[in-house]
Amino acid sequence: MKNEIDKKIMIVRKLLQIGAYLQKTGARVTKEYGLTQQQFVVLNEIVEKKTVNQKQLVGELLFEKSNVSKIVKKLNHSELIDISISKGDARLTILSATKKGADLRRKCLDSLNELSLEWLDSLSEYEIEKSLNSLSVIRQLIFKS
Amino acid sequence: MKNEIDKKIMIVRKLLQIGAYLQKTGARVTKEYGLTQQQFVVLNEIVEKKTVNQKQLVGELLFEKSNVSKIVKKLNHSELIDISISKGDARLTILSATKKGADLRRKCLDSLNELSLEWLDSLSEYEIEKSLNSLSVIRQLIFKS
DNA sequence: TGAATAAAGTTTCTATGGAAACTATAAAGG
DNA sequence: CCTTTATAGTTTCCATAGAAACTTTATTCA
Repeated sequence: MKNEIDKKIMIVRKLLQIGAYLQKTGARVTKEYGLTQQQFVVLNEIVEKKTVNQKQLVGELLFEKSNVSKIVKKLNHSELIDISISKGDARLTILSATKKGADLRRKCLDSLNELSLEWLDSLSEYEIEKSLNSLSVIRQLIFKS
Repeated sequence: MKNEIDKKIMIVRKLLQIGAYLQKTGARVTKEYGLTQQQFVVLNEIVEKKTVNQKQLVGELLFEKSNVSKIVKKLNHSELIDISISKGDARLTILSATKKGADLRRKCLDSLNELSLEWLDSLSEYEIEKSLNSLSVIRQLIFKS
């Protein structure tokens, strides 16, 4: 019987493995919409937040600021988001989604969600609650480090 | 109260988010040993399997064969693994770890495991069992798709 | 008031990973 | 036995992401 240390290591291994698989599969879906996973996540955040700046995106998504900058540039070039300069602080860029961006994000999100439902199709309600609870606990521990 | 569909979507989202975070943080650790995450995973698999071919690695790790090929080339160049041609089938390359490779893998694995234990330091035994069980169930559903 | 420091974001450099095309070898079939 | 098809792995192309250096703007401090 494995001890506690081995079990914790096993948990992290499974999270990495499942995460990597979902990442890669999700990437194939977002690619159909001309976006990488990270680009989609950024667009999604901008849509959800209505207006946001890059520092906030870096903080919340834990992406590299150089990459966020490049993603913002590309999304703007594709006319999915608008960039304006903050009146109070010229260093800040204020980001918001265009209608085109919101529409694309909606479609992409629907496809991703469809995939999610396929994956967990036969998960019981009991297992759902259990899983959500476990993941919340784990997430809290990991992100506070 | 969220319905079942929203909850399933939430589970996948959390898995992606946690996985991405662990991936990135793990990458910083493996980088200290001159390896990317995927390179480490391949080396680890070769050490654990003693001898293996690339097709098997591709099948088990779900990595792109072009990338596995490149990783194998690099690990060989760094003298971490040996490559030989199968006597029965010249198409097959038989991979095995060198002592240097096994040692590096051991050290890197120890660092990664240390990090894993830090993350889940205060996870109770009950939560450990629950998490392991949930992740096993989810993994089985996702990988069978 | 001006110099020093900090902050927000951009650019450059480099290695990596996925997709597609390619090569050499093995298996199948007529 | 030879041609066709399949298989295992390699190479090329290209876009991306992280790290470090850089630029512009704001804040702090003497």
